[in-house]
Amino acid sequence: MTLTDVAQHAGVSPQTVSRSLRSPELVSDSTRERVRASIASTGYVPNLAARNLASNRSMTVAAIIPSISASVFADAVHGLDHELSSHGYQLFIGSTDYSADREEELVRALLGRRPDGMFIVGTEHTAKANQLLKEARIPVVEAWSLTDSPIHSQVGFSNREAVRSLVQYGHAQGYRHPTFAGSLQPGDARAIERRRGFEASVRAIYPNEAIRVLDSGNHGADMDAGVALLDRVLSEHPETDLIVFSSDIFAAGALLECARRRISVPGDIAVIGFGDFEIAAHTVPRLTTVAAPSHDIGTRAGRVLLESMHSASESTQEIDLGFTIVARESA
Amino acid sequence: MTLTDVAQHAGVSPQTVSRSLRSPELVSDSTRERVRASIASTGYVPNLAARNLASNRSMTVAAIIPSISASVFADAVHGLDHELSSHGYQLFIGSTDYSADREEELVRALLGRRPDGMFIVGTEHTAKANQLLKEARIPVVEAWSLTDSPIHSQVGFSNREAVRSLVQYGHAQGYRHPTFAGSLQPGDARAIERRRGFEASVRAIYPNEAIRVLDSGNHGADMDAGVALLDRVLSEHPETDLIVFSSDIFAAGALLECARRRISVPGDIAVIGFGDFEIAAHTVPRLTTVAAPSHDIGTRAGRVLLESMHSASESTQEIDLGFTIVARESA
DNA sequence: TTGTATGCGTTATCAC
DNA sequence: GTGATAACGCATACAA
Repeated sequence: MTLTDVAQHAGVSPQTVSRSLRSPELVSDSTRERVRASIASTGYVPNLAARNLASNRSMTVAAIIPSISASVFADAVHGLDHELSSHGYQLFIGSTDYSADREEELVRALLGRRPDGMFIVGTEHTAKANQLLKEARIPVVEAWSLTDSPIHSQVGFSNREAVRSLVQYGHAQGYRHPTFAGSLQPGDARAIERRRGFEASVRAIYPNEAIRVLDSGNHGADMDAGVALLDRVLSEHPETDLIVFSSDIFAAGALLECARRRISVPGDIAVIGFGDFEIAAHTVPRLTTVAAPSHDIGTRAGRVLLESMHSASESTQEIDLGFTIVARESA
Repeated sequence: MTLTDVAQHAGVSPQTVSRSLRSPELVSDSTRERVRASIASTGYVPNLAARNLASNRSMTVAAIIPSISASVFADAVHGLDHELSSHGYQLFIGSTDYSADREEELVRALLGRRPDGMFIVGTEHTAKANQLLKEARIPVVEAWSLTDSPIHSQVGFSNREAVRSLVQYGHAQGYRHPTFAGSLQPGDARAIERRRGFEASVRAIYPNEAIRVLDSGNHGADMDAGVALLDRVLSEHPETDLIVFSSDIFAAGALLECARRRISVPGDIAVIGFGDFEIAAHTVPRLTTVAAPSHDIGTRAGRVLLESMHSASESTQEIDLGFTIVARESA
């Protein structure tokens, strides 16, 4: 069923059918009604790919996230979708599984769909991906972490500041020997920002303290890696009384292991995570961590995109949404 | 940047560029290399909307789910995406927010993108949505629950068997007077299946027991309805020692109300839900329920779609993936 | 191995 | 208020 079929059925030109759909006010009541009836009886569904090609607008936005099943990103996509769909935009989605190469691949593939805007988690991309994004001449929102050299707009919070707050919180709770532990691979720019935040704040808050940072290396970001990190903290830095993990996952693994070994948390050692994932509220003791405004990031990103897509001006926005320390029992 | 631009740059015809991309083996090494270089230096990104129009294949799949941020559906989409993206398909996503009208709207809109396949959660759609889906002539996988009259293929689990297992579990825990409570409107085949499962299994397991079934009627499927159902169970069937709700939502409402009234769960009365929604792990006491194999549903649905899209035969599949009883503290 | 003609379904532009 | 015509960027079929 095409526009032409409907036109024949209604006894008008294809152009008139197109008009009744796009700008009904330019069409007389009687023909508009005839067209409406023909559309209903033929079961015509407009081909948006053709519309896209002819009008040079796709009414789509592409979203690139590390993982769909990570609830923080799902929340963001939910907010994004809510904002965009109410304005008639549809959402393309791709997940990188935290791989920069996969991200570049996705950027290329999704750009091929000619989206009117792009939402992408993170500010660290391959050189090629960066270039593609810039040359695409569409609004791009980089979300989550904030950077000094965004491609276009950005919506997020400062990982660095968040960790600084965490260290301050730990200091206020009376801990004196914090150690940072996480995966600090080049791929994960957010983890690196967190480490930087840790180093800077320890330097400021604990001027006489050594700066202890442990890298889990190139292993998976799973709870087992958290156990391994705990092990290393205990053996390499036995003076530690507070571990700041770069992710709730690591922290949860460490917490489990502490229970197994009858290490009291936070009595013997305190534990802090990052992300406020679901698991953080279910560990024993429950995990103190920092929450990103996931849903808001999506919503605000959606609004920024809508504005940019409609105004066609090149103006960009940088929005810092802050974060929340979630104080529970583990520290 | 278009195919033609690249062709001019490389000094060949547009056709040759197209061929070097689609079937490189038909092009001589030297020209292929020239084309490759031109693509790289022009930063050409193929327009997939145009390719879609010309080739009548979009290499996209549309997924319609109730909510992106519900982890069960996010897991399914993750599995689906993983399966499809490895074969070059991209994913369109839409969330209905549990509204049938919104679902119909989405079906229409996403069908406009001419996806090569469709993934949709649930088997109950508006008449119009059903018709659109059938007339789209693309493979459709209805996921989650199983129905007797699928549109095309389906991947899910048997609600009937799941409730039967729940009743068996309740019996094993020592409960002797189970009552089923839920929304049993004629439209909702899944709830009816659950009721049937309840009736059949009570008949088999409790031969001397009356079969108690309560219908919340034509109200919303929200926590308040759960409170109302609890009320009716207590007044109409005071002998009840186990309530099997047709949804975690109802069960969670009932649990909250029990806390308010100082009714001990499971001491005074036990409660079982259905679905293993996120809330089930957050109630006090935590809710015993049944979990769908979310991620597997997505993965298998992806495979079914791939087969159907490639074979072009009209063959359909019906896959029962089973379920898992999640035993927590409420029963 | 490469090039030419034609069409995919729609919108934009300009006529009437 | 309505219609004819030419794009949009690519693939298909066929020809060379």
